[in-house]
Formats: sequence, C-alpha cells, structure tokens
Amino acid sequence: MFSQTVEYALRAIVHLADQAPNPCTTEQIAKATKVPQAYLSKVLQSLRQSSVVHSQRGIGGGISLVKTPEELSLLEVVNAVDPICRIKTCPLGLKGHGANLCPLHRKLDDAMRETETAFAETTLAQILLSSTSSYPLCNEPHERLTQVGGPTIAPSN
Amino acid sequence: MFSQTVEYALRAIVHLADQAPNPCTTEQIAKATKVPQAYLSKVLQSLRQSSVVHSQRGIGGGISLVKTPEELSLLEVVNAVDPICRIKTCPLGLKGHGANLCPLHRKLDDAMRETETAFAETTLAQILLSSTSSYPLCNEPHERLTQVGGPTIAPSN
DNA sequence: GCCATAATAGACATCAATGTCCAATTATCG
DNA sequence: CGATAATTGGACATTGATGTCTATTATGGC
Repeated sequence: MFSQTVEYALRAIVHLADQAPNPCTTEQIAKATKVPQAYLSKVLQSLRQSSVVHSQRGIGGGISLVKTPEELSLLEVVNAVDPICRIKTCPLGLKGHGANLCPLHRKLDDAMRETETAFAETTLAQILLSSTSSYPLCNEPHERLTQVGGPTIAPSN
Repeated sequence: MFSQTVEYALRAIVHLADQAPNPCTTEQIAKATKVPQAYLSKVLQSLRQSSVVHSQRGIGGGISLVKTPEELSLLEVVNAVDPICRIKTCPLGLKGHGANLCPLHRKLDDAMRETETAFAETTLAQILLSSTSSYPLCNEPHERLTQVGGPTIAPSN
C-alpha cells in the first residue's frame, strides 16, 4: 500500500530525528536503516528538494533535519517522496459528478483522508518517544549511535 | 495510494453489482467503466481466479458476481487484485523486534489496518444504495443500462 | 594549494505495473 | 455442423519504480 521509497524515506528520517540535531552521512544512514546506499541518496535528494532535510558537503557534512522532530510530521515526509493524492474529481471524468464524488470514490478518498490525517498528526518526536518494547531501527531498547558532542566520524567497525 | 488495477477492479465490480444478477460482457463493462478493454480482461482474470466473479463463454455469456452485492465487501475485491499486505514482522529483519513492531512500523501498519477494516465493512450493496448526489459510474441519478421488458439477452436464471 | 570527504548528477540496468494485440478455445444458437 | 459470440492465453510494448555505478562538485583541514 505504501511504496518502498516511502518506507526508506521514513526510516532515514527516523534515524536523523534520533540523531538530531547532529548531521549524518548517507553511508551512516544507509547502514543504520539497511537501505541500499545509492538508492538512499536519491531518496534524500527528494527530501532535500522538499526542504525536509538540509545537506552539507565535505568533511563533517552530511544530512540533517530542517525542522526539529517535534515540528516534523510523518505526512511531510511521505508527501515529499510519494504524495498521498486525494481524489478531487471523478476519475471517470463524468461531468455530472465533478467534485461530487460517487459513493465508490467517496469511500476510496475517505480511506486516503484517514491515512493523511493520521500521518499529519504524528510527529517524529512522538515516534521516538512511543513506549513500545522495540525502539525504532534498533535491536536494543536504545542504542544511541552517537552520544555526546564529538564529530564521531566513522565509528567504523 | 491505491493502484490503477484496484481502481479498475472496483469500477468493474460496481458495474456488475449494479447489473446483478445479470452477466455483463467485458466489452460492456469496459465501456461503462471507461477502462481499457484488453487490460480489463486481465483484471477480470484475477477476479475470477479469486472466485469473486464467474465467467461464461459464448453467446449470452459474460462475467457475473459469485456473491450477491449484499455479501461482497470491497476488501474481497481489493485483495483479489492487489492485496493489502499488513506488516507482520520488522521489515529490517531485526531479531529483537520480530512481531513486536517498532513505533514507526506500528504506525504504518495501523494505517493499513484502518483501511482494511473500512473496506471489509463496506459491501457493494452499500455502495449502490449510498445516497449522495452522484450515482456510481453514471452521469444521471440512476440510468439503468438494462431495464424491464426486453430479454436483454439471456437473463437465463 | 592540496587532499580527503561527502553530496550531487547522470547514465545505465532491472523488474513490475500498465496497456495492446492477436490467436486459440469454448459455448450457444439456428 | 457451422456461424457467431465471448472468454482465455500468450506475446509484446511502454512506462515508472527500484537499484547500481561512476564521474563531478563542494567543503573543511592541513
């Protein structure tokens, strides 16, 4: 129901929110989120063009969130890479309907509206603070990759 | 958010429900629903293999619903052509999560669950009886293609 | 200025979704 | 049986989503 690209974008943003306000390199995000790095860079491009993330080249650079996790909603991320496009007029182009959707398309659009609303009302901060037994993207309850200050360049392995 | 195939399948089923229990030819459905006929025949194949519709070759044949519009839900149609696949285990394959989804995937799965439920609870009969100002697939309030009288080619049952 | 780092851009590959076309098959009618 | 109507199946084309690779450009540190 949601594209792979949406899944990847959300994983990346969750990781960035977790590390905020520190920037992460594409490589770091790719490893943490298990997303193919080359493809991830494409996804991050979309997010940058939509001003969801900011990028900085060179040493110490990387990707960082434009907004704080408290201000950023899931919907903004989803719409940046694969917009939820609501049904505005009759898909059959019937003149008699116009903006007055028939029951079928009303139902379909309602489902999309519900999803849109749910995503609009959820912030990244809420995702990070949710108290379930699993922490986003991590095996441990909360394994911070970068803790305090430090440019943390390449923890490598 | 929903594939073109889902849209086409639902249009076809709505038309069949409207004409039920009479069968319709692929050509009739294609014209009424404005779906490319050759592609529609593929979609109808999926619906037949999932036992949502029944087909009959030869003169007077065509496609008809297996269940009545009262018994058939939107979900059965959707799942026949493009299943809503719920998130059952961590997409990252993290062992620590397993069936215990992290907040992100919990949220995504919740959205799918809501949609799934909404579709499961809506029958084709409800779609046809919904009182909005537009009738499904038709410009007029209710232009039945087959009315009374004329043996519109094999009512046969 | 030089070098290492990291994003950026574009070409290319692969695969699934969508769409078209035609021959084969099956059923009904006269 | 033969003609017609209709689905069925397979080949093919096109497009978009997904994914890979390489060269280029920008940045900071020395």
